[in-house]
Amino acid sequence: MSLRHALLGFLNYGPHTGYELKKVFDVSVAHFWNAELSQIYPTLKNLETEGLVEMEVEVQADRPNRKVYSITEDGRRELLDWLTTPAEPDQVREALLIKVWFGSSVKKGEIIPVLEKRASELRERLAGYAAAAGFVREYTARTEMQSEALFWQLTMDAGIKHSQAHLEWIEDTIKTLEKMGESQFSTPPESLHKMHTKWRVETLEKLKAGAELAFRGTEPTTTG
Amino acid sequence: MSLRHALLGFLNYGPHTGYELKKVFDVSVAHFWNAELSQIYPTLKNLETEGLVEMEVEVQADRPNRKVYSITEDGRRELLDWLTTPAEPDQVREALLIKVWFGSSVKKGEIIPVLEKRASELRERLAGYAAAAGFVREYTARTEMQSEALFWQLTMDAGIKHSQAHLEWIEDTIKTLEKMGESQFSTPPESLHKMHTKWRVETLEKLKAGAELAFRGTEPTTTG
DNA sequence: TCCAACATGTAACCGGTTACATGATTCA
DNA sequence: TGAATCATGTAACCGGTTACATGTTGGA
Repeated sequence: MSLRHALLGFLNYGPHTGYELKKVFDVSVAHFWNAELSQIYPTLKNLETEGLVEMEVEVQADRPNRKVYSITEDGRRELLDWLTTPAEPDQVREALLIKVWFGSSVKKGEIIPVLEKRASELRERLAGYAAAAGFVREYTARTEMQSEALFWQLTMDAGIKHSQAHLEWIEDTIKTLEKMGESQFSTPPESLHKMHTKWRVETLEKLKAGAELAFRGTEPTTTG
Repeated sequence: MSLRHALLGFLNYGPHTGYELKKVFDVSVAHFWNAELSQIYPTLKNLETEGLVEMEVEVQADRPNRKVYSITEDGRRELLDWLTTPAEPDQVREALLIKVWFGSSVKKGEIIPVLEKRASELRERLAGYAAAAGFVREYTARTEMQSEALFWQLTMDAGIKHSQAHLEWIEDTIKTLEKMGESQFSTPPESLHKMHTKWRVETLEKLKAGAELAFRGTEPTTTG
């Protein structure tokens, strides 16, 4: 649960209400960590009962009162502690790869549009990053906020690099699939069954060692 | 929920028990889609009540009976339908990026070990991929299973490319941080507060348009 | 007139993980 | 002797999303 710590992080900049924090999330870290109001409100309440933040009510007429949260010394300690502790690798869950994995179960032409759809989404996203990056660069050049903006830039770079790599993979994959003959595809179920049985018994067994190194190797190294 | 469809995908190769399916997951798609037995069993039961799979009990002495599941025609239709429908972009959640985002809240030296830890994990992972890829190539060359293995190879390529991009970003980031002067760091809370207030009001407002394009642009295009 | 913004929340659900329960067999 | 494999499950929890509830103000 990093939402707690993300909230502490923003409150370390200064006091905010839950509503404000949602907006801050949306224009800053939303590309790698979304947060809903319905989750922010109870989380702030929890942080308060734990003594990591303090709340002050600002009475308002004709509107619900604002509940302004500030970080406490305990909260600041907790935040700095968390920030300097290595993060557990957040595990991947990519439905697209499942579709590719079972690509041999459908006709050749049918998996490519799925990839092309994702490719066009990624191109849009990269264009958006480019626009946002322009703003950041422009602003940083004219203010004394280089440090803050640098870290912002760094997380955007991560998003860009990730999107680019993903896009390249999709483009390569489409090319590979297009080069392939139609022959191996739409194998009738019975033969697929036989193939798989053999595949399972022979290949999977042999691959276990390599796979374990690749897929499990980093898991035990995780840290809170 | 792609677990349903992943299970259908493997059952389309041939009948399996839940226990077997877990093992198949572990040596094949675990690098991008983990599955626990405690989730597989009830999911299979659900698929059965929906008529997408059928179950046959194999009585065993001294062991719990094996429940062997097979895909039905309805299940096969559902699978092929899902496979050829574009995937919703599974949204990113990277705790490491939160730590980097708030990197200006800690002393310069303190965020680098966090990055280095992740870097070494990624190098391990890449070594594992290399080993597994070797096995796949070797085996594919000697069997008639090129098609199946190709799709396997493709998902591994995705993992490799992703890991490489992530690693490169980390290495670049470490270099950038090391090049920076100590000056901007450990800004005392009060000044940070002022900085952030200004930053929030001016920068965040201006960035909104760009950010929205980048971070929200692809969301409405999602499809189940 | 209608929608967005302000401002707070609760409740139901959902996919997934961790822990718990049972118990024989085989191999080191 | 003790761990791993075979084989099935349940229950509690957890982080997060979606839907629901309320009500004003100000601008297009």
